Amino acid sequence: MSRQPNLTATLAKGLEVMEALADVEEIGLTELARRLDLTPPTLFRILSTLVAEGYALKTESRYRLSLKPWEIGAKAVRRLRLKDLVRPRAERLSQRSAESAHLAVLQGAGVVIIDKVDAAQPVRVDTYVGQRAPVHCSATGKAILAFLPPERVEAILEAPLQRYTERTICDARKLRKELATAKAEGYAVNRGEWRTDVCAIAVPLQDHANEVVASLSLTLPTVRFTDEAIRTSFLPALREAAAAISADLGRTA
Amino acid sequence: MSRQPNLTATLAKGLEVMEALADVEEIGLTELARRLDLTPPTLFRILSTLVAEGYALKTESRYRLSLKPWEIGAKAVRRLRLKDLVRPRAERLSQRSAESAHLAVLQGAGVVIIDKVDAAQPVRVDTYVGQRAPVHCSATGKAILAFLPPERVEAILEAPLQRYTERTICDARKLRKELATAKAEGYAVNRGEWRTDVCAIAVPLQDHANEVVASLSLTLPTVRFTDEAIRTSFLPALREAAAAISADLGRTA
DNA sequence: TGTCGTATTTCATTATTTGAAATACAGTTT
DNA sequence: AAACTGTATTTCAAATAATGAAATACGACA
Repeated sequence: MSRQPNLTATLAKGLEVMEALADVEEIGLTELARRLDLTPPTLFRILSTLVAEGYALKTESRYRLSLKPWEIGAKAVRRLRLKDLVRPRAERLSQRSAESAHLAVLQGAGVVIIDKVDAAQPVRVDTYVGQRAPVHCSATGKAILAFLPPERVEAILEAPLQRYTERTICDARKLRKELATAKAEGYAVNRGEWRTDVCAIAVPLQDHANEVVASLSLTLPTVRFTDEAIRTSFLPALREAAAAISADLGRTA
Repeated sequence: MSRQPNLTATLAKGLEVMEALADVEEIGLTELARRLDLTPPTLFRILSTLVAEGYALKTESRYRLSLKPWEIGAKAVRRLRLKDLVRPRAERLSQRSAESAHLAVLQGAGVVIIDKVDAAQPVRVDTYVGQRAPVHCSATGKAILAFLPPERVEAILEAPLQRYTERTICDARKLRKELATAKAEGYAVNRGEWRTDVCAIAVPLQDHANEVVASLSLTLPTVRFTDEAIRTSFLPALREAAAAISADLGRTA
């Protein structure tokens, strides 16, 4: 049987297994084999290899993911050098606005949170560092898209825009329009487009060459996302933080 | 040629390539092939697969690691649920002591930093979240070992203890003795045993079942690691933080 | 002790990986 | 502009490593 040319099927399978492990606390061989549609011996060899290489842990015939993928990835994150630069500003931002601040970067067809500062409030949105969000219905994603060169935006908008809520913008034309507005205003918002009840507002972070490298956002429950708060609190705080960070990036990079 | 039984060599190779990518900013096919002793076509197929699966990025015939391993690993880290619990205490700890606080867990034959709070001082030790440290010459590692069941300690001490500085304890007998002291005192120290000029002091974090799950440390330049500071500042602050966290863990888990 | 469900091993078959060589491509040099 | 150099990529027959059915080991429970 001929696969797509020049790819190693075995590696792809192993990576899939690793990803599947990430989604469960712990899992047995047979169940995982069923899920991934692999025969037990095949999966057994793959898991054994993952264990031997330190990617998985085995406890009494059950398997779980180790922290090794995270360790490896941390080297890539560290190389971004963004976190250290942003963290103090993000803390101040979160304090000023009383909401959760997120730092996110574009990654493939989505955005990934690489750092966050939780709001000092009991009612807040559940997110985690490392979390992926769709680019077309998150404030962070839209803030980045708005400042990306058109050809890269179009490459991303080629894929169908998945609907998550009734507010998700799934029409590429509409989205392009909104991105233009975001660019003009300097910020993007998300009003329950990904998860109902969750809103966010984000500004882009630009480096020395004026390239968007990330975005900074405040993410909060819809009930607190009032125009008043946006105008008097969120937006000024975000703009100040972004200006300071972008200036730092200009000096650093 | 017969390999060790029941492992998939191709997957192992692919994982090695991924790890190698983590150690460089960006690399070309030929150079990486030389480093890993793979032929260009083989590496080409592996890299193509990694790119296809989103683990690597390709820019003009050069390859780099993506954030995907980190994303996947973040799910495992999140599942530990430690970070959220520890972060506020670690912040206070860092403030009180004016030094950098680290949260680390045992991971294979080493410890990995899963969260940190930088000291509000200009002179501080360069570390990063995701960083691995040897278990036998880090305060975090020793604090964990000291409270682990003997059979697990012995399994770890089987491997030869690598020397990093002239202060590294490479003798298993000596180390066991020090671990006993650490257990009795409730804390472990590292005096330039891994990196000259870097000292640390750590306490274990125990869960409801009194199992060590992680350790909390202060890491600082040797010049500031005085007995006076340890006694009046570091140790009381660490103990208070650890007690609070362990209590939380007891309630949570 | 026996039965069941799962994990692991075996081994002949088969498909996939492999690398030498051919080719394509990009950047320099003549 | 043509030849040269050092990469990246493709091709394809040979070689090897992955495959899965079936046999076996293991562990839990009756």
